[in-house]
Amino acid sequence: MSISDNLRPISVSFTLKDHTFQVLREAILNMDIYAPGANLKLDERQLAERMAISRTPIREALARLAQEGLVEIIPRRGVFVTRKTREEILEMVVVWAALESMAARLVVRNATDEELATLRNFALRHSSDPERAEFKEYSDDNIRFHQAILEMSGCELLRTTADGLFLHIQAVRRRAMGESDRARRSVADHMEIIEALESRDADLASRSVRKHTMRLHDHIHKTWSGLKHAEEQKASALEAK
Amino acid sequence: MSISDNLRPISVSFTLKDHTFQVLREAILNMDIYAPGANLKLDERQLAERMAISRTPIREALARLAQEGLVEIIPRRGVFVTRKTREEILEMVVVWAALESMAARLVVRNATDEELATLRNFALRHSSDPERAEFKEYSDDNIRFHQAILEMSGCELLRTTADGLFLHIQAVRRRAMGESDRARRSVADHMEIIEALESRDADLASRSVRKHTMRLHDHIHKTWSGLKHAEEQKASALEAK
DNA sequence: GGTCAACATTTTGTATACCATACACCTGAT
DNA sequence: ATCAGGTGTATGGTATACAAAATGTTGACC
Repeated sequence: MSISDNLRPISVSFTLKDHTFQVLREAILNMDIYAPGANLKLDERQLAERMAISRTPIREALARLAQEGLVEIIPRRGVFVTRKTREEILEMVVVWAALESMAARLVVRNATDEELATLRNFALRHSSDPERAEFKEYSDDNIRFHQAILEMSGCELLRTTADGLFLHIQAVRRRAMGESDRARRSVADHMEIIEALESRDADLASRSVRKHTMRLHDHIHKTWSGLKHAEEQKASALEAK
Repeated sequence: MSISDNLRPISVSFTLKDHTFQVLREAILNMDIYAPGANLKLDERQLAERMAISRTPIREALARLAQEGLVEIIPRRGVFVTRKTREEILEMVVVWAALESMAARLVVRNATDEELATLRNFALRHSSDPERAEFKEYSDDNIRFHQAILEMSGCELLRTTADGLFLHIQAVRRRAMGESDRARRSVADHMEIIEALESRDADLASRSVRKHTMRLHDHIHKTWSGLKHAEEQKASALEAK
């Protein structure tokens, strides 16, 4: 056995560009972009230095992130993680509702009883005690619940399309969870969705999902008047440099 | 009045990268990517030469196009315009149905009677003589009809999300239009959709739109068994080099 | 003391040079 | 003649050099 047997190529097709894209995406996902003093400016040279590569793959990765809507490239100014305005968040919730309610239809048609059972377990885990204030844990499961529906639809494109909204929806759901009576309401909604799915009634399932998500929409619409609008954001983003 | 008053500067933020992105996007949109012998390979150097710029902005534009799904970058091989497989097309139709049926709900809520009237005019233009074989013209109006619904929803994100699918859906709709009894069926569907919108019944409108689009889905599912699958596509794309 | 302008610095946009790889073609051996 | 191996070439990936623009700073003048 020669030593070269262990020199298996890292991976047939590995490019710094793709790697950088994933790393940056992950990094942005893990930072709380809605925290007040968050550093939204991404410095190319700094990133390049820290990852010990040149600016070129960084820039190509940033171009992709920009297309995905995660960052905004302002010519001659730099790239900034985009904070969504209240209106944009509302639109994202609408699109999410569209995607997930369609997913629910497909789940009714395609999912096995076993899959539905795992979904039920998700929800049951918290239904016994919806009052408990383990918001962090619950909201994680809550998000996973919705992702599971997208996945069980079997339509890959529904899932990937929703993925683009995911980062922001996740932040929004976490934030909304603690407000008013939403946690309890959410648990009830989830049970209703599961029952609709189990009854194999596409219209009912679709409607349950849509109503659930649109409740989030209405909640945001009513209570989050404080979110910054586009102009203010731009201003504060620049000053934060 | 000095001469400098007319020297308003071209545009404050103009980058070759963005310009290239738009030009390439437009170019890909205008070529019939499903034509049998289409040239799917994009040569960076050739593009750079022809546009008289360097490869850097080309590559950043290509990275964005790849993220949008219009092209596929195979490391060390090149970039190719992506032809969708039958399964991917079916998924796109599903997502389209999800988006447009949600848009219909919003149209019911938000659109003015005048807007609905213009939509009706679109459809009436062809309802008198659905047999006529002016497929090209009709299918253009057909596509515009659906775009109009997305636009009238007032939800920008619904529209832009659908835009990503648009190129392929458009090609598919054109192709399907001539098959079986779809043209007549389409005209009838459109009238039904308009009436549902005018009745301001969100559920009805949503269902009409969804059923209309899903009919396209079923049609493709049943009749387009001939479309290439992923492996064949890759093979033919490479040989076309 | 404040304001504006010129200069320095920082940072992005673009071009180009270089490197690595995939593939084709050529050569030689069986 | 055919196939294996090697070598050359074309092409994409990465690094770096350079240009242009925006911002920060300093200093002079009001």
